[in-house]
Amino acid sequence: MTSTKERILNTSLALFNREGERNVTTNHIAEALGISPGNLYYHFRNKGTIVAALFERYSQNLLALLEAPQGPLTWTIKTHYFEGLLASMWQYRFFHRDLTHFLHADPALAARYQAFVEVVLERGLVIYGELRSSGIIAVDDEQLQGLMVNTWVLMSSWAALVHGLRPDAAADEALDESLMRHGIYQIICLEEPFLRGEAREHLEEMKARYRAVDTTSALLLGHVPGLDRTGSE
Amino acid sequence: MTSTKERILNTSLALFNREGERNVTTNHIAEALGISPGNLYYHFRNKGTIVAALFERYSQNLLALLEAPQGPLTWTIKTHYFEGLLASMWQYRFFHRDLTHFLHADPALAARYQAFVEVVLERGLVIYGELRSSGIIAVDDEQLQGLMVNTWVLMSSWAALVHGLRPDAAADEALDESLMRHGIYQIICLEEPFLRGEAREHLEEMKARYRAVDTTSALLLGHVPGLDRTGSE
DNA sequence: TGACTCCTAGAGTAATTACTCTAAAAATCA
DNA sequence: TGATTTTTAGAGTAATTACTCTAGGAGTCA
Repeated sequence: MTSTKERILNTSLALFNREGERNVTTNHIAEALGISPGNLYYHFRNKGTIVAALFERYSQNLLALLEAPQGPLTWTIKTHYFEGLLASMWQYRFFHRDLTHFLHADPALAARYQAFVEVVLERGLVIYGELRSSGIIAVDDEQLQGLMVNTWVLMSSWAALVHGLRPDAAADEALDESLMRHGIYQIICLEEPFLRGEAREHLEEMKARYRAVDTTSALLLGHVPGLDRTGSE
Repeated sequence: MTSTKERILNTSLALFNREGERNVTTNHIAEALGISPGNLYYHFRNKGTIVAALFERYSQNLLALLEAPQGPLTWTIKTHYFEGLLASMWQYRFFHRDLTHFLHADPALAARYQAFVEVVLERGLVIYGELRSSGIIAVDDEQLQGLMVNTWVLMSSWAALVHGLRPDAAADEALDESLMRHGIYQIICLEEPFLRGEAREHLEEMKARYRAVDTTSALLLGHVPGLDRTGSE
């Protein structure tokens, strides 16, 4: 039996992801839960604290994943690992979508977020470093940093990007899944030129695994059948 | 003498970029211009049409740049070219920042945006294709597409990303400039492994050109001096 | 001068929305 | 059981904000 506080967070998250935080009012959240606004405000001082609490869950979630001991690291394992990361980020996708507004509205949150990103990048560098030590990727330090930053850009923007191009996706779970896989595929594209040894062998297999298989997810390149541009000028 | 309509667009753009569209009210725009709200609504039916008009300017701007005939394409020229693109996008950075909300609120705009991205990607593929024909980059078709998508992700997300990590940047023109150069640098990192011939020769020179030179723009990796994390829990 | 159109002012409104307040149910504890 | 604390309801409010409406200036053309 989850507490009211938890239930508020869960519904808020669902609504935020689906509608965008801006379009979800506190009254709306309360209504969706079947509780009163007053009750909601008993548990959360204001809307911002809900967002902040969700960020806390998100960042803890992600950092925990990043801290997890890896054992010997292969590229295949690493890619599955990234899949988990992206899935976590996808769960809280509203956050990166409206990020700028949240940070603008709450300086304390901005500071937390900054620190969070720093840790993520540090930890990411360690992981890529291990891949390099294992001879799986061949990069110099500079390339490693460039790769890391680009990976983070991709991961943190992917959900928003997808949502911008396929607003309908929010409604369709299967589509979500497929679009997330495309995200992984793009990360593989990022790394591909640096891959060596074991990774090179598995490259095609992995690409095939994450490539947009069904026509529905040809989102960015390729013209999606059955989704003609609606509306016009 | 610019018309009132133009002036409204210009001030709106400036305010949107600085404060975020969500934090800029129509009254606020009118006040900044020294005109009455009524006057503003004489020229624009509602706030959304201002955003839509700005998108029109933005997309025309970018598409014009993309259509411009190139002549023989070298990697150096192409990079300067991308610098121009990114500068244009930077000018209208509020748009990609609050993109999801705009598209959610205005389906017609969403359709326009979708078509816009398609053209951008097509044209981008042509450019990369020319680079390949000239022997400047060595990629197969699949890699080309992957590269293109990643370039677009980077370009369209960079402003928002930077803004999230350095909210103060909006106030500082010199910093803006420096952060934008970092964006180009990241694109170079994206392309680096594929570069051949002329491009390889100029690689270090170009990297040095766009690398974060001053300490202030070590934004993502590297700990910014003089910008200690403010606030905490 | 007068008529007509374009532009502007600014007070005002309707609706939204984050948030408050009081009081009562429910749970906990003596 | 009664006392105390936690949780809930729900009506209500203050503030914001996108937008309207009327009336009047300013330019243009006869």
